[in-house]
Amino acid sequence: MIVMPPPNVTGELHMGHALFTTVEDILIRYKRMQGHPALWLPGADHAGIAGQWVVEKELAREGLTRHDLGREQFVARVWDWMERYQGRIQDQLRALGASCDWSRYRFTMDPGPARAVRVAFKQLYDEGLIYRGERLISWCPRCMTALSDLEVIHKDIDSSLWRLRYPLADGSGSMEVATTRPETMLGDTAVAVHPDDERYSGMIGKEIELPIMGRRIPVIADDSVDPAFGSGAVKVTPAHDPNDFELGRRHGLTFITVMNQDGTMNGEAGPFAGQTISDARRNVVERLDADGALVSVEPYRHSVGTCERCETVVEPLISRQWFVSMKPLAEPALEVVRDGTVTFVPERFTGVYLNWMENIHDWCISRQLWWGHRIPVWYCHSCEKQWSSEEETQTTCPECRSNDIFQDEDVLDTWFSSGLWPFSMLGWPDKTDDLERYYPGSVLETGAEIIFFWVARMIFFGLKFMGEAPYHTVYIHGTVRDSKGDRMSKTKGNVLDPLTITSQYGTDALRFALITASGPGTDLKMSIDRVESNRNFANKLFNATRFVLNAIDGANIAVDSSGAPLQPDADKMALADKWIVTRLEATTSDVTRMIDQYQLHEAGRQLYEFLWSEFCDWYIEAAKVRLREGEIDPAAQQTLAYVLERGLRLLHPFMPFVTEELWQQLPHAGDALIVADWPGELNAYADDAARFDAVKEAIRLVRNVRAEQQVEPAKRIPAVIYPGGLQTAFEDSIQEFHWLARTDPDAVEMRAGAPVAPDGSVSIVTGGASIFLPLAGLIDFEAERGRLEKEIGEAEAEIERASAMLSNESFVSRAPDNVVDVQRKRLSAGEERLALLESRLSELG
RNA sequence: GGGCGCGUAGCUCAGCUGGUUAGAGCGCACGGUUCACAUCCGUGAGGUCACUGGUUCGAGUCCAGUCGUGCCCA
Repeated sequence: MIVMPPPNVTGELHMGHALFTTVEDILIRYKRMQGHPALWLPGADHAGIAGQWVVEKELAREGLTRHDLGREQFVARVWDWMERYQGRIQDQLRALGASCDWSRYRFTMDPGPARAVRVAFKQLYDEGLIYRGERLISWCPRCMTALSDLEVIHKDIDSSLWRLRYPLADGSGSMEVATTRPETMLGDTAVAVHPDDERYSGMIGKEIELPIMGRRIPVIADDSVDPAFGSGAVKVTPAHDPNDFELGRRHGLTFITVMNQDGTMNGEAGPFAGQTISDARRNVVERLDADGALVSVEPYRHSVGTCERCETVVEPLISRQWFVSMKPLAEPALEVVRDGTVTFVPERFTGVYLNWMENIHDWCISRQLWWGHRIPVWYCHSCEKQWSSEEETQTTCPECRSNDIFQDEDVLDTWFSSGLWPFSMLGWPDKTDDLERYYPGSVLETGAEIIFFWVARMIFFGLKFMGEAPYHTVYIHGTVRDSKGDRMSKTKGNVLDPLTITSQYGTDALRFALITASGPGTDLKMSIDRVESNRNFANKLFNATRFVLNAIDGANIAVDSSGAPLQPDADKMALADKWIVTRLEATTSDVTRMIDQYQLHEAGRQLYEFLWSEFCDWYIEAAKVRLREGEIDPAAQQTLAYVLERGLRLLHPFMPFVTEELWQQLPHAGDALIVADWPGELNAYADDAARFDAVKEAIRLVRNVRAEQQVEPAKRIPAVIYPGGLQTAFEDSIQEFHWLARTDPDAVEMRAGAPVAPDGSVSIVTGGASIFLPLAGLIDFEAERGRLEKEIGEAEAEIERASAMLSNESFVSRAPDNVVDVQRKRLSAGEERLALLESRLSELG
């Protein structure tokens, strides 16, 4: 069972979606073909902040804000929008070939998942794992909501470092502090130095008279201060900086908030009240300068937190929010990964997960939004009771029966519901059959950036509410980039739209391009060229199938009891048949192993090689000699049908559309390829395959000579063959040899004994065989001599390498026998080859 | 500052458990109306596997360091 990471309904599908769809679809189709109960659950996510924002933007064009509509109307409006877009996302996923179970499609805001959120919340609330508290949180002044740590994106910006002079209240001197946020000095309640910093040892405990505000604040000592930064003394603004917040708590400092939630200064900012942060910054600096408190300003680059959604600079603000207490949840979530119950592919992401989970902070889950799951907590005006309920609405206070109650205004972080997704989708909290049957699932496939947002939360919620992690494997895919390696983005205009590409090149071409582009966890550069070459592969399959259908037309193809083509009997098979069947066997086991190891890219590449370079380029061409009118060999027809049918089955998870269509036209078992059996073991003929490989090599060398000597491609040429140890190989596939090397059957002689070159012939030496092509009048003796000398050089180098290894005592004694054996064979083959080549050279005179 | 990748042919990338002469696609050169396919076929050129050292009988592959580059976290 695979749960699809639900696409955000506000978005359009992009290449990232195309990639995850392809990966998940390959895995699910593969398992389905193997006969497992394979369930792939699709859904869509309501995307709290983003969802609210798109509708607010739409309203803005009408000159309205959400407040003009009111909460109820606004939410209704968002629902309209969501319903319009959900259908579109589904259509797009279908176009990418996603074979998920659409009947189980869910939206995170549907009643079922929404109830799951309330049940989970109430349980955590009742156990004290959810609490409400005043903390310093990240606040987006534009979205007007709290954000979790994860929703804050740190960016380096060029700014300034202001050095300020704070006078000691007793007039005994001053201290210099450096800051990147001078406007926050209005809220300073201390100056801190390192306790061991001798420069300031006499000042600890004294007071500073804060410029502008005139407030007296203490000089304190704390280990967290870095004596090497600036002057070694720092201003402390506990209400506006995370470090200062902790410092303030440790030292019992006053917390003075000087900003409003909308990013303006408040009454605590004295003369600057009402100004925006940037205005206040400028004015504060001006005033400090006028007062002689500004020491210097220097350019400074530093990291600033911004809102993930709207890129506004976020403000650390003290605010009353809901939090999930993480330590108790994180512990088991660490354990299942440490003990291997849950593994990451590639493995290195394990460390990323563990590192984050080990350093986790409590999770701020309340958002000051209208779109999302409303926090299921109610308050009573009469008795001040506060409680959580699984019900959607409450009318009376359970304590005093008063009706004067109200629900918390805030909604939950979207990722709270996402964390419940692997089981809320299956009907939790009800004990449904689906839940019983499919939980826990198998694989979660997603991008690295989602490890924290989603994976971590699904794991700890899964353990908390189901007692088991939601899957055993987390597969991480890379980022799809453009051909230059840049991230695709609308603003850059380098986006390749998957749907445009599929309509131009076909879905299968896009899928194959994506999956073979790189391995798990590795970013990939996508270009139209890549898609195009994979489109050509699909086209090749069409043509190969057309050929095979034509070749087996009218033939009686033998099938097994289920209807799938059989391998011909071994005694009827030609050498070439045994070769391709052996290659099919190797490909089948390699591809199966590769998919089991999540090496989908390598599995795809091997199928491409097998089907194109081996089946099409060699087997089909070789088979043609046995398909001629009047001399048709049924074993060739049988092998063609058999290998292609199985090859299409292996390729099906990768290229579902093309393979299904072609497979339907071949003899096959079952109604549809999508539910056909995954190919298992078959007979292989390793020795025969090796003999055919030797003939292939001879053919290649003849073609090579023909090309070099510029023999007309269609011209049949004579040859004299001394097959040596390859006698049966040549005898068994002489027809194929003639056909593929374009030799003239009536002018080819097979001779035994020591090779003697006919006059005026070009010599080919391969695998102990010698082949002479008498090209009288055509050959250039000087060139031929040069060619032979070059080959002799190669043979000598080969012998040199092999004998060097074999004369190494420790190689022979320590390397495995089969490896040593390979070298022995190499040596003797090289010596044989050298002898043959040298006698050819001496014959040339 | 901490962590994790990547660096292999002109370009984009494979290379699984260390084992013959390191592969593919695109591009390039030459040739091609062989009755599946020019979205194709045949042949070929092109590599100091970033660098240095180590482990090993043997290193693109394992280890350490250096350089370059990218990402994540703080």
